[in-house]
Amino acid sequence: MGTYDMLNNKQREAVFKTNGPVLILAGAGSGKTRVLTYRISYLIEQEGVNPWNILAITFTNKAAGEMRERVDDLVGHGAEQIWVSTFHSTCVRILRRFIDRIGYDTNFTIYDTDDSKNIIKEVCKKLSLDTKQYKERSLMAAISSAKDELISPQEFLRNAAGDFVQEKIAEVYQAYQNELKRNNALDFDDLIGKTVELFRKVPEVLEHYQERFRYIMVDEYQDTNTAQFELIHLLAQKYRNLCVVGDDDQSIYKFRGANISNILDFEKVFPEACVIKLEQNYRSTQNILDAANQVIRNNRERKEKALWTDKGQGSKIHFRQFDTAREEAEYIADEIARKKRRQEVRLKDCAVLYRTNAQARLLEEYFIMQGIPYDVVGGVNFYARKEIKDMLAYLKTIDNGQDDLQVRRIINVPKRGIGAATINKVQAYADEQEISLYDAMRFADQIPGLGKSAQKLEGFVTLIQSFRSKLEFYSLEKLMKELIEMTGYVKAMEESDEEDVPDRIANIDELISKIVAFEAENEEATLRSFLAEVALVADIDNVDGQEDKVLLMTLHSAKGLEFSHVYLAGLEDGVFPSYMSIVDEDPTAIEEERRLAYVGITRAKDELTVTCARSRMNRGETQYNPVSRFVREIPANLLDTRVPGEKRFSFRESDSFEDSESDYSGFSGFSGFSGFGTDGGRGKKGFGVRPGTERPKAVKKDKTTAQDKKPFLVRGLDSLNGVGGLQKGTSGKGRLEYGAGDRVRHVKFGDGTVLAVAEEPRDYKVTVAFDGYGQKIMYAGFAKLKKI
DNA sequence: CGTACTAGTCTTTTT
DNA sequence: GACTAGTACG
Repeated sequence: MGTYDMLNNKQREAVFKTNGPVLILAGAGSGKTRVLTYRISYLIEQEGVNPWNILAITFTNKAAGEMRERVDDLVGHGAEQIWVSTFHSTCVRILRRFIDRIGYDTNFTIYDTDDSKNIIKEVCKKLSLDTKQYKERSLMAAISSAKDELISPQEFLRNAAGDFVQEKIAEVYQAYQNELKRNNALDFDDLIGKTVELFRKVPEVLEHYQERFRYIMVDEYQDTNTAQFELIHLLAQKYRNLCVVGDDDQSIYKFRGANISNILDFEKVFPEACVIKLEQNYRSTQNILDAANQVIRNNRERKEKALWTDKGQGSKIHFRQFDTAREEAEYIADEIARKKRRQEVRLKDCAVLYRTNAQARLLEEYFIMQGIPYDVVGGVNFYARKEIKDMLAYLKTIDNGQDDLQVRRIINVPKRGIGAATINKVQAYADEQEISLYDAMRFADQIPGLGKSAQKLEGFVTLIQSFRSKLEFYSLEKLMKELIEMTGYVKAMEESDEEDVPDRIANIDELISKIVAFEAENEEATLRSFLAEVALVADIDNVDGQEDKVLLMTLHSAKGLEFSHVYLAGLEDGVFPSYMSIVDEDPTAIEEERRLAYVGITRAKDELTVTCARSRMNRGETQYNPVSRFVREIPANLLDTRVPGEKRFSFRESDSFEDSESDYSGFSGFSGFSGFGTDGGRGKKGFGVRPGTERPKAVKKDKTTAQDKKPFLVRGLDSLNGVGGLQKGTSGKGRLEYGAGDRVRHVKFGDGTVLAVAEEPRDYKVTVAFDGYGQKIMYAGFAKLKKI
């Protein structure tokens, strides 16, 4: 069959090796998705494998969707029978069917991080733990990593071996687990853990799935944790047709329990494994690959490999350093706008990647100023937003009244005059009767001491009950719309004087459209299936890449994606690599960051621009950071530090890359900065000063050559007046004091005439012809235009 | 019971 | 700087 001619030798080997365990070490851009899809099609078409017997596990829903699409194109029929999904959705499907075998109800709800945190809080209160000493955050982290390692509360307690703090954590863990069970809920980690438990405790269920999944494929294998590994291991045990694809250099989820030894030691667990390396890269230019290779070779914990391409050298990697993060953002926005004007790029070919979500803010400001359409991936997950969680809490309560947490969330939202005192009385009654909070409310008239509140509770119960009865003959869309109507949720929001009401209403509208889309895509769209799907949606899943917009996202979100033009922002020691990783005594912390750098660099197909700032505002304080060690690891001959003919040139002589070495030695000379120099801070602990904090004078130099600029501290203040307050700016869509034809003043662009004002859901879009700067489209909330 | 203000924490990344 | 939890007050 000619189809397979499109593959290179190694890829073909990986496709044709269908029996027994296979480890495919697939470098970035080496066509691993292609290999997986062809492998599936080969199994079906050439080896006559029943599509029903194939399981493909991916990392995100987006990846799963793409894989299914590509398999659909390759395989004539039966493709819909293949089970392609994420670890979490796979487990949900299994548990919905069989979890009753281990004592849970099959209509369990799924808790997100926010829900879990609330439970932890409750538990701490019950155990009267001091949350100053035992931070909810670290308790959650401890419990989560225990679950990642399949450690039960009992085992945790045993391991504590008398350590008081550990024993306390074990106690919290146990209580947390009890509470989840009482609410008939599972958290993210439980989805995996309970499936493993089910397989271990109920052999016939395991057997059933072993028989079904005779061919198993796992994508992004380097990111699996111990529990996920065990799950796969159990499933594959019988037929041993397990094919895992991954790249140890792209393992970036250690904080989430990913165990890199799963990939490094695959051959120990499966001695008969066949190992195939894919090293030809089809994505990037040689310069980009060389840079990536040179950076990653500084890691010790890895399998040796070297990517190559026949794509040609390409341009050098552009490196720019700025005085402030603000100038960095401005540069990136200007640069993309410039390329767009010259028609050198489509916006959707550009992405800006950064280490932390907070960095998106400044970039957004300047993209808006330039009128460049963009999307920010991530930040607060859509389904984690307050108003969305409220709506979902209603839906969950209608679906399943067992979940006290959801009931508590909405009982007084919008305000019904039901306060803490009332809830406590109901809770006491519920505890006494051993029923759920909601069920207790149904018998409000029997609860002593409620007084007038009993009526209010009745109203709430009637509301929920009426929706329950409508459930079977209402569409989800109708249910949702009527819910908003009957609860008066949006109405109450509109009447409140909160600031971001238009945004939040837009989010609720968005939720309705998601429900509509869900019903369109699924024939049997039930409330329960909707809630289950929604719990496992990642931000990246909603990126379709069709719209012509620049994408802004964290390096983590960018894994698996590629763009012609990539901007890596904030390449500073203390930002990237993160401060945390630098001070960590474990040297592999930096290695994880380096892998992240590797992921970032290898996202670029043609042009890569790396930027950093000398000073940056971080949680209210200005930091002064040196250039990232990762930039220094890129050989100088691959970098260009200035572009001929570039209009704005903001580099001081001393900042050209060759000279910057002296900057580093200067840095490591300061007592406060030891550990940030070339020695990488090996094992040094306890220097209390964060990178650059409180030491502006030491870093700032007098040689300012760019005469169009004020010293950056002053400039920072100026800019605050101009475009500060991003959040508030977008949210409060008040009345405008100007309209078309009016003269206005802008902090940066000076005076101009308003040409048009267009109303948008969040804000007003204003077109202004500036006297000096030409025509600009901007959002009123940000632009802060003054009528003159 | 609801509100308005204050103090403390936080960020590194997310299914 | 921004968000949140906790508190004091009406």
